[in-house]
Amino acid sequence: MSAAHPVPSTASDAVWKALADPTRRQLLDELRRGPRTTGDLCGLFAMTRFGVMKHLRQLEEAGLLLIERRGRERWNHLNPTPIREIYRRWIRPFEEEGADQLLQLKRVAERGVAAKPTRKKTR
Amino acid sequence: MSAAHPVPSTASDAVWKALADPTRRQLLDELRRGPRTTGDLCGLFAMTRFGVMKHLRQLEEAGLLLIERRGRERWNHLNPTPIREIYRRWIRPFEEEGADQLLQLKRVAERGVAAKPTRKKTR
DNA sequence: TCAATATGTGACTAAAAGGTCACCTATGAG
DNA sequence: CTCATAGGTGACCTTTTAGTCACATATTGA
Repeated sequence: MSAAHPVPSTASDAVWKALADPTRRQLLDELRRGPRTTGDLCGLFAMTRFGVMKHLRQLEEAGLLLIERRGRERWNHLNPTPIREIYRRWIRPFEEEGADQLLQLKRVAERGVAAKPTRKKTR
Repeated sequence: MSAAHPVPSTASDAVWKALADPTRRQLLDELRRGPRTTGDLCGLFAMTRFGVMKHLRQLEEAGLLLIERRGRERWNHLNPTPIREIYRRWIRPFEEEGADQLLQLKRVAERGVAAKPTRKKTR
């Protein structure tokens, strides 16, 4: 696909995908409290070890994990940088521009009518 | 599943899922500049009208869209509130606690060794 | 050495998601 | 009314993703 209007597919796509799953968000929440071994993390979920490991791999590929090997153990460390990146480049802009938009929305919700924008070519 | 450790499945799950797709993020980016009709939005992508409409529906179900009907047109308005909610309840905490964690990570990356945490039961 | 522990890989199944198509409804202009 | 236009729905196909299982490797302690 992606002929005339290719989908960007930036490097942060993997981060968004990683954050989309509740299990992975829970993993990040746990790692926010400190580093954990893979085995520790497996004990937190109702799925098998392999399922958790698959999630960990996706987090790692998204750059959200730094991994430290100690003998036969693997300590997983959270890397918050990609999340900050997403915030700076995507979420914060929504915070900034929201003020007057919210007023418009209030009108839409209350009266079913907003400011009337001029129409473009509809194709 | 979800036997011993049920996955939360909060109301914001739909928002995360909605944000996971690059096409939907692009739609939100466009709507951030102002309200658009469904037809307008369809012209921005290389997919058919139906594909775009499916994405719009998912955005709506996640609460990210407010819809205003004007005759036979539908004006889609961005509702930034759910994104702010996600920021406040999930992303901002990562910003706050990150400082010392980042120091630890530097050690991990540079020397391959971090502070040695005490081990728990591995199961 | 030997066995228990901790982790890793590849193939496989089932469900969900992205996308298209055929078809339908409603509105506005003449 | 009539017809072109904007929007909407459901079935359908294809790809991706979540999760499991069988099997394999590496490390530690006795």
